[in-house]
Amino acid sequence: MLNPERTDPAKSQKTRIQARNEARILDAAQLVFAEHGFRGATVDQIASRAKMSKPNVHYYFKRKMDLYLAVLMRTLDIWLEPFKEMDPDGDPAQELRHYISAKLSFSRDNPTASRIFATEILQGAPVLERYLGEDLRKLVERKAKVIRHWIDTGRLVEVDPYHLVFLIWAATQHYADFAPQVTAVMGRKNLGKAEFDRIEDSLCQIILNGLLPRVAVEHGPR
Amino acid sequence: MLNPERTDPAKSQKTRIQARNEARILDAAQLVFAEHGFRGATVDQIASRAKMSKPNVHYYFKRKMDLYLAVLMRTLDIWLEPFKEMDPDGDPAQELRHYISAKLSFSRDNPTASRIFATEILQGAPVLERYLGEDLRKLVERKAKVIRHWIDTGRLVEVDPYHLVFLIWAATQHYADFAPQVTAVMGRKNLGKAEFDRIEDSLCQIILNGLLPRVAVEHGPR
DNA sequence: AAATAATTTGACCAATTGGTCAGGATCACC
DNA sequence: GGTGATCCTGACCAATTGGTCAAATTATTT
Repeated sequence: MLNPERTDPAKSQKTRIQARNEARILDAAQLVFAEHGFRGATVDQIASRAKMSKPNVHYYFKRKMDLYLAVLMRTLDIWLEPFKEMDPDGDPAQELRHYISAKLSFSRDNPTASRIFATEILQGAPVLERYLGEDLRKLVERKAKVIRHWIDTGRLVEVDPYHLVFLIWAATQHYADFAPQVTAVMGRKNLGKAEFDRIEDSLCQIILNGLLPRVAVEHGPR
Repeated sequence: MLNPERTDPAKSQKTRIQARNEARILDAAQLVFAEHGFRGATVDQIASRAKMSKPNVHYYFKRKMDLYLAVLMRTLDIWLEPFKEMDPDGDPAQELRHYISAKLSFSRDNPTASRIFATEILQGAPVLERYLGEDLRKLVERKAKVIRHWIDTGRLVEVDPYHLVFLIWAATQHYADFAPQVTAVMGRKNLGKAEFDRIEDSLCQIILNGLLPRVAVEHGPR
């Protein structure tokens, strides 16, 4: 799918310096792309951030797009991780709680990855377009089937599985993507562990409470 | 707060041509800024989109930043509209349903405004920083008090009012901001009226069900 | 219709941007 | 220490970008 071009493709084994410098460049690129998107970011800015010269960055990554693709690829890996973990044989409430928790951890620990993803989508997903319509679509379809099954067996109330998935994505990613707004509105410098716990409680409270059948409460203890 | 500079400030009354052309420029600018953010957008692109020359755009707006500020200002007006409508004396379920509905209409009818806002926040909110921490913060504080009151009088379950507000923002804005992802995953070209109704049903179902006390169901008919 | 005001734009400018290249510096290996 | 490979970068290039300006054109007023 995404094949970023490097300027030294012949070598399969990276040298010590290559490994070190590529990581440095990608870390820097992630921050710059997260803030300005592809068009708004400059290779010079990325180089500065990585404490290198621009030609040095080009020594490792031929074009700006190769940088972007490399960053996007590793972003996608992280973004997908929590989604793959949803177990169809598990208890719905527990699986969903676990998923929400994992997504919030992602937002807390990888805010710039979340923002890269958001920025790519806001740009109309030029690079990820095909991936979204094929790979991710299949993945969501599978999960939607699991949720549909939970609904049909009375373990969750009737709701559109797709919109449940989008709700969880939106709610959890918000704390990374819109962090400047959230912190400003709450009068905070940043959101710490305690606040993320409170967020998790709130989201699970509302979402799970909204999904679990009310009949169950009537017939049994909670 | 935001004072975009125009090149003809002396005139208080706009000519026919000014009114027409400024609107055209701002419509075009909104689209371009929404996609590429401030840094990534070019005045030339905006001019092309408005079917004008670049110097012509500069005749009306002195600098690129003035364009951005003007677009941001009108974006903020639209963004805020639904929030102001939340009536503290109304029924919680109805008020929240109404707010969710209004926010979804915003996402459906003003996707680029939503994206401009998102892009500004993703960039770290350089322009809106002060507004967020002061005006919006006060506004949210007031609404949080209303929600807190609803909770304390037993009309809503215990939940953090701020995170409820963020949940609604996130869930509803998602359909504008992440539209390429949503449509791709659902295998659609776009989301029509019917789908937005389904979204509204799903979100209200989950969120309101999650908020309304379960005791109330036990004691009375629904 | 003529005069005045408003609008439009081709040509231009300095600065910035993605990218190239050759030569020097550093590293790894013998 | 010598040699070859790898890494780094100042200088350079063409294209792009935000912005300016004066002349031509169009619109409005007298």
